[in-house]
Amino acid sequence: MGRATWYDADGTKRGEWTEEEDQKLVAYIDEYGVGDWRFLPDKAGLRRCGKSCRLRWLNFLRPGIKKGKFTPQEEQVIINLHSAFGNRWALIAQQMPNRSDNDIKNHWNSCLKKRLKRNGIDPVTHQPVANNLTVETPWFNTECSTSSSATASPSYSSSRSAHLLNKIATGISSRQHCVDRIKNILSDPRTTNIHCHEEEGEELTKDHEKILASGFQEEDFLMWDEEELRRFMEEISVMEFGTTSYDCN
DNA sequence: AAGTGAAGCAACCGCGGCGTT
DNA sequence: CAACGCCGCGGTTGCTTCACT
Repeated sequence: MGRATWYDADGTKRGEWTEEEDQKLVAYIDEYGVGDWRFLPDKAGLRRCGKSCRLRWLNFLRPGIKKGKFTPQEEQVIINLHSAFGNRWALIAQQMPNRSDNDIKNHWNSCLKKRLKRNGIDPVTHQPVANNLTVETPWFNTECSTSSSATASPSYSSSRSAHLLNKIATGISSRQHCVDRIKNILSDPRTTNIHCHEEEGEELTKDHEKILASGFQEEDFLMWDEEELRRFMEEISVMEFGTTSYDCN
């Protein structure tokens, strides 16, 4: 895929990377590590700008980078993190070390955002859009967390996890603190299978496909059930929530 | 089989933050 | 403390592939 190749006025190559260029970049970084991107292209024998090399390395060539389809678990994590962080793709990518921020951003823009919209969720606020929201009732508090689940619609239920994270984030005083807590949550296999082995991931994907084949909608995977939400709450031990949306700035 | 629009993805562009001078 | 340059991030573009008519 990628873009057609062309050259800048100064002879810098643009567009799609060739295998030979990839090899040169990998060989150089293997030997010398990632250093000053400005001078790296020259030293590596590439007619590219440093920015382009950096992008290629981070999004495509670096070790451990995972390509291909996102699992339902990964999608759930992206949605939850997006509800807390917004479009801070680099921050979200920190919680998913085998995915690049570009990959996550692309998947969000091309797939998840549309799916949320179809489900009646505003992808910016992660709240139900006005004409799909029948009653704006508090769905959760620290004393009563189970009573409203029986009649919840899929979109309402889906938005609750987003709502939860937003409130959690509001209660957290600093950005680093926030990141650390979410890292802890995500590193717990009971909460998500994001760090599972490849085979397990494939197994989960198969399960996902089976469930879809039996009549569930893809959107159904965007929901956390009441038990998961309660566990999530217990783990992070946030006792007091503010009322405004999270903003790291 | 050909045409067309949607989806997916790699890469570029511009801006803001931050370190250095 | 202002000016400058580099890096990283987020938004956007452009190309390919796929699905549908």
